[in-house]
Amino acid sequence: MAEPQVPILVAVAWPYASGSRHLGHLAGAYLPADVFARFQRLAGNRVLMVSGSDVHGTPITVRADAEGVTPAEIADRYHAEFLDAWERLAISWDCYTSTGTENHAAVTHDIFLRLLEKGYIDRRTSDQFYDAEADRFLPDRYIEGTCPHCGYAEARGDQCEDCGRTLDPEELVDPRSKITGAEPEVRSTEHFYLRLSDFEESLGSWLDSREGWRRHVLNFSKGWIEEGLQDRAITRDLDWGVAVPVDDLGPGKRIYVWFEAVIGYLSAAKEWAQRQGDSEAWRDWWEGDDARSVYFIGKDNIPFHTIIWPAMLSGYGGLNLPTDVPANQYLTFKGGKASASRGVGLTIGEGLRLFEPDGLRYALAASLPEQSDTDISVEEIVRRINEELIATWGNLVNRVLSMVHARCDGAVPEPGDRTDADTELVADVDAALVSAADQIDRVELRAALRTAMEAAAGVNAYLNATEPWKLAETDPDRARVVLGTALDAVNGVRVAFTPYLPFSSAALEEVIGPVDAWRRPELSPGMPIGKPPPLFAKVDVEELFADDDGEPG
RNA sequence: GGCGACGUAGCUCAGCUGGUGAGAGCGCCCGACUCAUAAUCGGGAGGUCGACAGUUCGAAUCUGUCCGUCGCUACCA
Repeated sequence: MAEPQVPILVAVAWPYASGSRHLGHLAGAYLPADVFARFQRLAGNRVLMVSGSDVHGTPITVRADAEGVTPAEIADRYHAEFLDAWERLAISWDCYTSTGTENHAAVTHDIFLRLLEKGYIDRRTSDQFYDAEADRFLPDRYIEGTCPHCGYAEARGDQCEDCGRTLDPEELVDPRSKITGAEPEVRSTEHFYLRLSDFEESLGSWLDSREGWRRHVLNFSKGWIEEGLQDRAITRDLDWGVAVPVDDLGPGKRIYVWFEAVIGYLSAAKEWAQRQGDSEAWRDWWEGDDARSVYFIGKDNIPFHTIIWPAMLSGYGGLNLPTDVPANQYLTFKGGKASASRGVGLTIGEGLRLFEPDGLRYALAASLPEQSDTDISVEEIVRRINEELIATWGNLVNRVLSMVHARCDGAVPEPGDRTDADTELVADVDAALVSAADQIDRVELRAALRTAMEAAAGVNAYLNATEPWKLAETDPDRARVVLGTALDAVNGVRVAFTPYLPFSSAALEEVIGPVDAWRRPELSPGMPIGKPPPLFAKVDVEELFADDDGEPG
């Protein structure tokens, strides 16, 4: 477990404001980041959790063109949708912004200019397709043609959606512009390139020295290095994006989205600092030797966070490289990769319509694809909520509070004379908190949640063994001691659930007091305990499947 | 095609720096209990750890080949 007061940057993948995000995104990045951040705060560390909507990039302009609106309208629409989702899920951002801010452009320009000055960025000329009718260069996605592999007539310049193969636009048979339908011509264009190859050696040894990283993350990243790093263009012929801070290239060029999106972590930290009224406050997380930075992303984002962003950071100089990138694998829905565009799985909004937020958070946290792709379904979410969360934890809270209310004069009893078994139960709970802390700190969030559930099951077993409902008739004093012990145990177990279940945890705080650190809080004897309402509502399967078309998702 | 990950009980997964009898949750069966959201607790059945070959005294764990699934393949980010 980390020493107290460590600055921890919780950097979370920037959701792409080109459409609704789905439960795979939630389980891949936002939920694990939130659990980790909530834990670290309780553990006494200084957490800065940042992200924002990525509002640039081709899919947004493609969608805007298709709908006949501006890219900004698309970005605004989904940015608002994301904000609403975060609020309903209680994702505890310190700063959630977007890449559309002036601050972000300024930070991007600072990094760009420094890298340019230090020679890590240079200019090169390349040939690219041009639509003379529309008077603009065409990104690969804006070129359509016949796939040379399968003959599909609507293949895109980057990929054929029919056979799934990756394409180069010049491979297309009968290429045409998606904008005007005109046959594109080849023109030379000048762009800035990031000299990634300059960092091949230093990044290689940096990766070799990483410890505790997930195997697939490390292997994948090293694989990139071994294949040889290629310099990458970081500007595009676009009119939607962050402006290029030098005018050498002339108009119609923008910084390409992948280069500026990762800079968002830094610009969001700076934006947060400005809002705090101390514009230098971000430095603790980015420059401190003791600071940690943990990046929560899906596996498709690995090279950007283990290769490209570290290259940019080390080229810039003086800023901390990622401490860990615990990228998740994919959440699959009945075997298929979740994809909002292909209609596989549930969007976050759909998930929130079907389930209460804590239930959804629990089910996803218990299924996080930490080591391998994990398959989930609506039925599985229901099972997790009803058979695990409610049966073991919700019911435990309810049975203990109900008995304390009924058998202890509706108040927290005095500890009294506890037996060895009594003190052992509470000691086991305290030990579980230590284990869970260690697991969460290592970003083993499924395991930590299991630790919490096992602790809850231990309290259930204690109750079955001691049978306080019988003692209440035969030995009321002993019954009060047992129930006080069980209440103390519940009081400890809830701490382990707090990062995962913010809503029900807050409800429980109303009853037995606040959780303000990663330890079992003191209970105040005499504190009144009313008749408790259930912490969670059971999911009614009949009702769920009776919804609209009978298909829950 | 290349690269990476994965393939372990009915389901979802852990274990994989090689070594006491292969695990967990849920489901299923039996029993206990009835305070509690028909919840809980105990016990049990159930797997030749994808296939084949190899290394080793010993492999789910290492190596090779094959089969299958998923992802990436640098203009999605």
